[in-house]
Amino acid sequence: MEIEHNKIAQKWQGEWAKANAFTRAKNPKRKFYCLEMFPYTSGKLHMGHLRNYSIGDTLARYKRMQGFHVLYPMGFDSFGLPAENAAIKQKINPKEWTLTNVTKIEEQMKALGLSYDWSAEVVTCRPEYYKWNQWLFIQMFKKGLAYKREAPVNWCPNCGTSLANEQVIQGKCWRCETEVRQEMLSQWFFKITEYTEELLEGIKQLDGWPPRVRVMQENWIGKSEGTEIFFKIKDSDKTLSTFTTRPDTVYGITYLVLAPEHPLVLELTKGTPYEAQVKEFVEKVKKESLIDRRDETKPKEGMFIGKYFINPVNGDECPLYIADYAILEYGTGAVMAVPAHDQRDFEFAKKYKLPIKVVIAPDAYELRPDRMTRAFIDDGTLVNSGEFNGSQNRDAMEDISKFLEKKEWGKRCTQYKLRDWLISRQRYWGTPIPIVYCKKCGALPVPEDQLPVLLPEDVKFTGEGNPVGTSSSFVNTTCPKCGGPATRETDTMDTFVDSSWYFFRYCSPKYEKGMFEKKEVEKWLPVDQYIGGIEHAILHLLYSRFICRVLRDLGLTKLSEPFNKLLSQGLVVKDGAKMSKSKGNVVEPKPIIEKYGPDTARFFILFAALPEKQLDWSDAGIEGIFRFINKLYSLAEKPLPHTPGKGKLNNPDRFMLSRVNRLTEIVTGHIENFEFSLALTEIMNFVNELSRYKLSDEGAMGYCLRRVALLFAPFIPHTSEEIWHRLGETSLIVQQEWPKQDAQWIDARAEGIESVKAAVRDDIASIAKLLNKEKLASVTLFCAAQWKFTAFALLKSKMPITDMKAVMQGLMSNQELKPHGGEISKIVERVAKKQGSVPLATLTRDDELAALADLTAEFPNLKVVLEEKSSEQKSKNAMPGKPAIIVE
RNA sequence: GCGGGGGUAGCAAAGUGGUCAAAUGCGCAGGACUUAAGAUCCUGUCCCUUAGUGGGUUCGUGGGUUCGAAACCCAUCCCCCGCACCA
Repeated sequence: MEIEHNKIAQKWQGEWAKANAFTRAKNPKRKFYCLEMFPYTSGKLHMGHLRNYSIGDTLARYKRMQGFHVLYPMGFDSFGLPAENAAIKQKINPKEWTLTNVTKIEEQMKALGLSYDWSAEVVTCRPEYYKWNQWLFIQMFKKGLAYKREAPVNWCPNCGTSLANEQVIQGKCWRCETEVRQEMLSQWFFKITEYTEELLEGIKQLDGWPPRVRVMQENWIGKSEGTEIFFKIKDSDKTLSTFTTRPDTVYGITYLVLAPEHPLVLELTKGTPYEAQVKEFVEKVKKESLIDRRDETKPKEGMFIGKYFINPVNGDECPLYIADYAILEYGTGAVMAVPAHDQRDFEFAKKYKLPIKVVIAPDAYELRPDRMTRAFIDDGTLVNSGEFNGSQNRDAMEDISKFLEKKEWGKRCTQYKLRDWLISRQRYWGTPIPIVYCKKCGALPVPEDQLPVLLPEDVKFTGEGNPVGTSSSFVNTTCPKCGGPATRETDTMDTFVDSSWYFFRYCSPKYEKGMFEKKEVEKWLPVDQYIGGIEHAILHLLYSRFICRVLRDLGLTKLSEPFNKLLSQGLVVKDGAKMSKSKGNVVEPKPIIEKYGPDTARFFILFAALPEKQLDWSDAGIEGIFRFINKLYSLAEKPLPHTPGKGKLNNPDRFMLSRVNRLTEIVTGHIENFEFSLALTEIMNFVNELSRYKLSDEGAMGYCLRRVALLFAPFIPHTSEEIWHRLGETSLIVQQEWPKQDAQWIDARAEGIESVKAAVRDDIASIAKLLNKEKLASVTLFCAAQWKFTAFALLKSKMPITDMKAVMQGLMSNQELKPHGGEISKIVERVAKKQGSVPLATLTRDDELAALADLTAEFPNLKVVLEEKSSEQKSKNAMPGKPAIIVE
């Protein structure tokens, strides 16, 4: 029978909608907030999205069945450059383009049967959303957390806008991969550095986050503790400050390096013979791209600028250099150079023939500057270091810092890599920054009752400059303070501002009195499980952590960390390579869903790899899953009773009832651990067994299949729902409770008997095969009196006796050891202790006979011969748990 | 260089002290069904050998711990990801 997967899917999607099955509860008791990173509205969903949402939907459905009140919302990150580019290229309004795409994506999500609460939908480009971006901006402005500053910023010439540091990946624009330039511009920043230490400390509490994401954030914040040291410049009243993490090497300074852009450079060289040359060098370095400049393999370049400084600790006079390897943004933009103990300084000193002075001596050999081929960076004993001679350099770090502080030559300080978040974008499709410039009154925030500042519609998209500026009706306004003529800020906000608090908005999506309703947020947040790609490890996740703290300090929430658990889903690849248009290995989800239905697609994507791991897309693999789902349908074609028959169940029935209950525990465990692929494998195995065993009792079959449907329900909801109903149920499976192992059906004896039978049956079958006969004329089971079935059966049911048996075998096989009974019992004891005590179920002799009796029914010519006395040879054969078989 | 994660059969991917020659899916081979193909079902799929069986060699490589190691420890090689002239 042909299964019409998509028709079935649509049918149940309709039923779920009718039953309003996924709307969030008004008053959640056991709440669960399941969140996926909302998509950018490019119009098409790709495999990564499909994976992301399959994981989240499965979890949301599972939690719902477990009785949690689930908030599982979806929205759209809908501001951003692609919309504007489409406008320029295709002459479409960005708004139109975006909203059309929203509709398209919604349709695709609905076709997948994702169980979102659509009533909570958030679309960031709508004024009712971005109004609150503006409101937030104004609050931050008032607190000094949003400010405008002239600074060297990252400029993407292709996107025509500035970028935050986080959005520059290896010197290139995160969106278009164009090389980023440095430009001096006046821009708006969010003062994320106000929260640096807190954001860093907070990472320690995030134990529900993947380690790599935590490490990436730590690295990005880049804390280093060290010492600032001040140097007097000879023949000048200027003082230079440098940052170092190695104060123990301060006696080894032989020169000092300034970043070429350092403000002191031009000042110090002004009117000196070096001026022209220095200017030339500075210009040259400025022209180099950041990528070139940060290339470690490139030889370091620099020059002497004609000045000397005095090392306060020993009075040494040393030359002042500028060099491309010093970077203005890090530390103080000046480096104290200790060539003997720093590799970069060493290379530079060699190139420019600067002296090398050893101040840390290795324990094992003597370090001679003229023979050094590289810097000595290990630990050792201080030499040439005045009063600190002889101390270990590790100790000296602390002592010298204290010494410098006492003398006021330096002070200990902490340095971070994290810079303030540049949020100005010189583009149209974003939230207008709500600032007005008045010649008299300066930069003023738009009064809150005038929000939102709407994006102008009368703009021209020329592809050059910021379109916002082309709307004179927008730009020209009046000063909110003096009423005089004023102009509006034309920059818009980084879209990452939108996405840094959208998950708050979901809790009260239509709230008009604020960003969100405090009461609702208290009910739902923090997000219990967040799921998304690793690409946001720093960007979105760091910004959200920051904004959450800002909201906390504005008194809007009590929360510091918004995301309790985070899952970074792995990449979807094809043939071992990332899907990309240039490689031509892109698989679109849409045709897959049209061909196989949503459940097959979801099943495959959850089955093929653990959520965190890379997933290799396989067209053959999805065929396999499709076959499996069809097989599942073929098992449940007619209504079956939901409980096993009242009469005597035969052993296979009892066995499968026991299996399905054990399976329930196993599957639950796997879901809890996010091992979806393993959960699915286990259910598949069971279904395959179920199709092989012909259960005699319809009730037992009905019970097993219902359980399978329930266990599958979070993964393949449409199929499960259909099967549930085909079996005769009338309620919706999405509203069922998640099943629990029912102890009354656990039957170790039945399991043992089936194991014995399976083993013997296998043997008989293989003998038949070998003899090339369909049925054997006569098979005799030749059994020793002392069977080992017990051990064997338990082997199959994961009892600790397994270990004991193995221990025994291990000991027996060791010829040299020949342990005594005492030793064995010790080991057995140890194993038992480790495993915890589990009651042993044993098969009696009668059980074993029952197993063989079952088999004689299957094989009419089977004879069971019982040997009362076991001889050595025979017990050897019988030893692993199987009786000997004799064929006549 | 630093940090994170890995290396398991033809492929993908489980397994983290003893049911392990190792789940599951794909692929491959054989069989059943069929006029045939497809679909479906069954069986097999490291090597040698056997009627059952037994033996050998395997989980990157080399050592070690253990009665017993794919799993634990040490060393080593390789791969992927992130950061990086960070002073």
